Amino acid sequence: MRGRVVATGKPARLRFVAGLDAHYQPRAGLVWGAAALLSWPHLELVESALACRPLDFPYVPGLLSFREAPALIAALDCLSRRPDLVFVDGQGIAHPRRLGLASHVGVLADIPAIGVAKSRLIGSFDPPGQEKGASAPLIDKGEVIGAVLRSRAGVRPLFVSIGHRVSLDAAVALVIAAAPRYRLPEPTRLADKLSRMHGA
DNA sequence: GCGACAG
DNA sequence: ATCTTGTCGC
Repeated sequence: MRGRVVATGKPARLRFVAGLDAHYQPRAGLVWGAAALLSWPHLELVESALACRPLDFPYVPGLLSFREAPALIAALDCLSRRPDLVFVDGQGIAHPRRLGLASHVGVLADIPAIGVAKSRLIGSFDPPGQEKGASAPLIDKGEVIGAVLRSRAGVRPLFVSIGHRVSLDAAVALVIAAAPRYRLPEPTRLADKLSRMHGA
């Protein structure tokens, strides 16, 4: 599937974006996928959706898509409107096979996608500056696979990478624009809130 | 052989 | 991802 990832471009028109996040419910053996639909550029929540799938695959670093992608795509399909872009909680091409969760979902759903991970899977980097918007390249095998981005001053950096049909520069700019107030971009933050409000 | 390892 | 308790800081 990695040959189907498009690593350039940006959404032609941006009216609605979505955040996708998953939540594991161990006692039920389920994964819940949450989708939060927001207006752009005002980032107001306009709709949210939840979907669950049975979980039969263990967590293995590098194989996260096999656990989460089905539930995320199901939640995305529940939205009454198809977003112009999705922010996915996980890596895009910053992955050993260049096919992390965000790229997997982007290709399968054929939608522009950005990977926004809270921590590193692979790659080396120098710490970015402390100011908002500071970034440093994430490198693996001599290749730039993403950006380590300080989305807010002084916070732990995010790991931004190309998901599908978005260039890295555009992805970084979009994440900054989507995170005016918190460390996580608003779409991912609201999807995360929605998914854990449910399990607990 | 050992450490590292999205969620 | 999940669990639990305290603690620090804005």
